[in-house]
Amino acid sequence: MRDAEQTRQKILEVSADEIHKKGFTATSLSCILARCEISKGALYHHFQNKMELGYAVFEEVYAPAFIAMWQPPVEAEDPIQGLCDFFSAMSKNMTCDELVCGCPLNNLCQEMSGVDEGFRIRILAMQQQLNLLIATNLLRVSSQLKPDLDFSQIAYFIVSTFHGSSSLSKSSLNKELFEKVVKELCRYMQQLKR
Amino acid sequence: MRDAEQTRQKILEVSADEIHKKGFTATSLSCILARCEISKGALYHHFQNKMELGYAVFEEVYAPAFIAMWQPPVEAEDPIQGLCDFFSAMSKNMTCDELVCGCPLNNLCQEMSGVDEGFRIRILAMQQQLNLLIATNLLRVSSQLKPDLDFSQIAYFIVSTFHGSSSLSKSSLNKELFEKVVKELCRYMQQLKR
DNA sequence: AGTTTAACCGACCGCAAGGTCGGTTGCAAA
DNA sequence: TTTGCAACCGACCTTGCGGTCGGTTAAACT
Repeated sequence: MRDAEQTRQKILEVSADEIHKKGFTATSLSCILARCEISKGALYHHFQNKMELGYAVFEEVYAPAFIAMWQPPVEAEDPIQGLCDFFSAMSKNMTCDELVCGCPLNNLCQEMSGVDEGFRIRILAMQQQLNLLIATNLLRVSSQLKPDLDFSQIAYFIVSTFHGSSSLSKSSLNKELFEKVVKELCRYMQQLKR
Repeated sequence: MRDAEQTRQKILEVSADEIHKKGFTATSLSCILARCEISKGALYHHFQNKMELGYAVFEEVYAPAFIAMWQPPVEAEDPIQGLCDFFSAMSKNMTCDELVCGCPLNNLCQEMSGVDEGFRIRILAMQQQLNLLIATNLLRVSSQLKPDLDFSQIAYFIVSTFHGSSSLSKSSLNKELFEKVVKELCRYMQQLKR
């Protein structure tokens, strides 16, 4: 019962979880191996080195999950309401443990953008993709919004605030600050309407 | 010409710079020793271990600098205009290299809050102090602002957005995204006025 | 059945990290 | 002048990391 693809997926899944919780550098291969119950040889059969594993996790786990997470609220009939509901649901449904881990994209951005070009490029592409997604959907309903708004600017603003608020939560170990910021973010977004 | 205090200060200063650029974990003592031109014995004479050095850097370098940075704009007659000018000046005056390093407080928050309790406590205290500083000064001019605003919530919102925007800049390697977010942040803040 | 090869094993390597400790130096008080 | 001690030195230690590589196993094909 040797299934190469299954092994590979298991490695990606466990690695994604470890990197999310500990960060890329602090994640040790031996820890991944232990959780997957495989040997070092198996891992290095599927991935060239730790970096390539990191890239694969980003491209095959984080990026799809990220898009799958943002797309529905943004593509709702009313994207602003969609985003408000999206953020509010996070406040309510996420446990503190989950919240404190932060967004994988933001975490990697903070940790790896300045250190490794490969990560930087991938993260930047993801940021731009998300920005485009939000901006175009705001443009779609621009008739219901105030005039003279810069949608790309607004999209970056929203994402920045969201990422900043997850960062805030890390030090407080509770949802309170996150909820406060999200609440104000919703208030801001609603103000964009006519 | 042995000056213990001067040695200590030099260590703090160099460490602060290294930690700012590389992060706490990635900062190596040997690198600090080399830049200070001292031996490992000297460092361990002044600090118990790397953690204690980190705490000292936070308390004696980062915290004072942080307050010194935010206090003037916030305590201006018009704190909202003060903050707008403050952010705009950062956009204009900071080089990309500086900007990409991010805010030391936010960096440490991201990296260390979940890993070390000592750091977490100190960072949280700093966040709260800053929040209080901003909130009380908004309260001071509340007569010029719209009614029914939650100043603490707004203060956390502003700081979150600021930190999120420095995070964004790390992947883009230029000021553009930072400027965009800051511009929108100023627009938001001005809207708080009656 | 024999052969080939992808998939996997795990002992081993080099390295750099944080940290230790016995020894040395220079200054100041007695 | 002697003595005491803070300030400093640097060789050495342990630990854990990412990475290598010769060997083994299982399954698919001839």
